Amino acid sequence: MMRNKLKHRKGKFPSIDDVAREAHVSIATVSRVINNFGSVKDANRVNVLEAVSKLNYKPNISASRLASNKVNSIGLIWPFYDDMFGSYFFTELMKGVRDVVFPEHRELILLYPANEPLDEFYRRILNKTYIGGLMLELGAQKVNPILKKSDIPYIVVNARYEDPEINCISVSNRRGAYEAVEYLIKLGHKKIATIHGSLNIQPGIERLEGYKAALKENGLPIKEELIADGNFYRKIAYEKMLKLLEVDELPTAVFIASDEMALGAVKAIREKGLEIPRDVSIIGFDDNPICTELFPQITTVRQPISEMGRLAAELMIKLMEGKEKGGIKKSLDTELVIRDSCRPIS
Amino acid sequence: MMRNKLKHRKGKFPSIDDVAREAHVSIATVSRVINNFGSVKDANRVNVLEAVSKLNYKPNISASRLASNKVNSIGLIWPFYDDMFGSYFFTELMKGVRDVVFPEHRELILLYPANEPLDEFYRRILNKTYIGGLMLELGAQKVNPILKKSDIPYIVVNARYEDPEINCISVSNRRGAYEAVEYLIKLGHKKIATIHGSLNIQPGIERLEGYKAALKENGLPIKEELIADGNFYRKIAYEKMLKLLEVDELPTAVFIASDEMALGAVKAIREKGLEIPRDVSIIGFDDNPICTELFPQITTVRQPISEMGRLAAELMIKLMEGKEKGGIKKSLDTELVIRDSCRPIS
DNA sequence: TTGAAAGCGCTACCAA
DNA sequence: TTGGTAGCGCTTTCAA
Repeated sequence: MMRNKLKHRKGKFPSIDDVAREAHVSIATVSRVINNFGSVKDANRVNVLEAVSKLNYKPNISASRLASNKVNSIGLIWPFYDDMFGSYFFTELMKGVRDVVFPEHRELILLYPANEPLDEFYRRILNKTYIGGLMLELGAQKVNPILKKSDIPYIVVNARYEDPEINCISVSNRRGAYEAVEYLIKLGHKKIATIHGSLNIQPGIERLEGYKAALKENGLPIKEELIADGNFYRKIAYEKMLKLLEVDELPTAVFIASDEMALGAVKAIREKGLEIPRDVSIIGFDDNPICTELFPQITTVRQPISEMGRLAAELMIKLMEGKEKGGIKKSLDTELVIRDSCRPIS
Repeated sequence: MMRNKLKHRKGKFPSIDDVAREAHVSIATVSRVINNFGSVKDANRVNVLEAVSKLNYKPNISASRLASNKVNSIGLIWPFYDDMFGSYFFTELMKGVRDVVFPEHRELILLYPANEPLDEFYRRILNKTYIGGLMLELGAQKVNPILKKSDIPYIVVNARYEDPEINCISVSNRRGAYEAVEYLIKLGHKKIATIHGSLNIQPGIERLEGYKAALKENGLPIKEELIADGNFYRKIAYEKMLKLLEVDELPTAVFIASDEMALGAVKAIREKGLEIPRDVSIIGFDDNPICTELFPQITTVRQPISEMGRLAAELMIKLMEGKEKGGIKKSLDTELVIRDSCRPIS
């Protein structure tokens, strides 16, 4: 621990004693009024409130926390994505979180490992006694065992874990993918390829499952040569799309597991001199704003990102308050957004 | 204030007394060791450290803050941009902040007005006694007078204010624009249009100034019909670009005050059946990753975003520590990134 | 170099 | 419905 701290503007703020004196009551009564807890005669309440406003009194949260051993801050482990899409995803997610956390005057404390082993990081933050719960977006990471063992409630966003202990909230990736592919099938497509996402994480796995299930249940064969191994990022999708366009019989449609990959695919398709949707229909996933900026606008599967953030925050608070027990597994519905990148095949 | 708090895992953590007992010293000595302040015999220091690790002791920050009246948390007012570019900008900015704040084990506390007047918001957060300083990204907002009057140090990022009291850090928008336009001039362009950003904020104003200065100092006329009024967003740039392409004598080059607007402009140019850079050279600003994804790749002016975040955080900490006085005005250099969207004119 | 002890501002118990 | 008061866990004098 270091010394680089600032002396606080000492004596500047009135304390609970000042308010009590001003209102001619005890500090206990002031505390009751401030916390809106316990019974106080109306006249006294008014006096206290007046004194509070006259003195511009604000409670000292450190003192309150120390005395009460209560917490209401939410820790947030921020993933710091490198790409625009990830940044956008996280900002959208945070909007949902914001809308439930800030009106309650709860605090969001940003947490991030600082050149330290993850175990140490978790040990450190879990010991911050004023953090009542943790929200995490882990990407492909597992839930750290130290966190799992702790008695702090936490919820993992945008992931699905089988482990019944882990609270998590995600979107219906499997169904979203299923519906997208089914849409292509209904348009008459028979040779439908896919570029799937990273299979290290649930969304990647589930979107591929959805693709396969849609084909299967509609009596279409699952062909390995039509399944390209992606990782959610543009570059690889570009390369894989080029390969998909080298097979003997071209696919007439491609389900691409992220809009970012769709961008790469579009590039590849154009370089091959083909046109969307005339030669190839494509369909993405995420509904990133970029979809509407391309020619043609990309049909995609919308995820309710900020809704997921909102729900996660609500559940987090309920967990902290003990109004909700663990083992939460939520899945939010996706929605197919039809634009101009798919065409019917006769 | 509400009651929705959680009883803390009471008694779970060892306190400074436990450590003192274990190490056979007083709590004062433990405190000295923990804070690495004051003199302690080596033998005792070792004992204390061993006790700390044996008991897995972590100091209670609330108690520490209450006793010391010291703070080391940094409040952060997050703009929550709506678009991908803004999200990306902010994430990049935060990477710089992260790299200096977290290794010091300082905390970043997210702040945001909750359906409340801004004055009330600032009054509320400025009274949080554990927040030692504030970093803000204000967009087009002014610095709130309540914040200005407070004695909490703060720094505004990505903006430049004349007011000598306001600490701020920004990039050399004027010079960046100047260099971009000068580059076009050197390529032989004479009819250079611009789509400028919002003139409500400094970057908008300065990039326009840079454009004009470059023309002027190179003996080129400043023509109003070549100056289009933008707002940094795509849509308006699309519309303005269409108009710019309707004048009698087409501009051969356009300096566009943001890459996001460049996207809109590209769309407009293509719709008119023109090609970049054959018919029109364009140059953007920001160096958003999308620049390299377009055909052709867009020449642009790179801003050192995360560098700005890093510097802002460093200055913030120095301000909090009293190692730096107020009145900070920093400007970071931009850099012209030449790609494929400009061509020489003979 | 050390320890004792007086707070920091608040909560929550208990008695009135 | 109230007030008195004992802590909460730590820092920081002050004296030894």
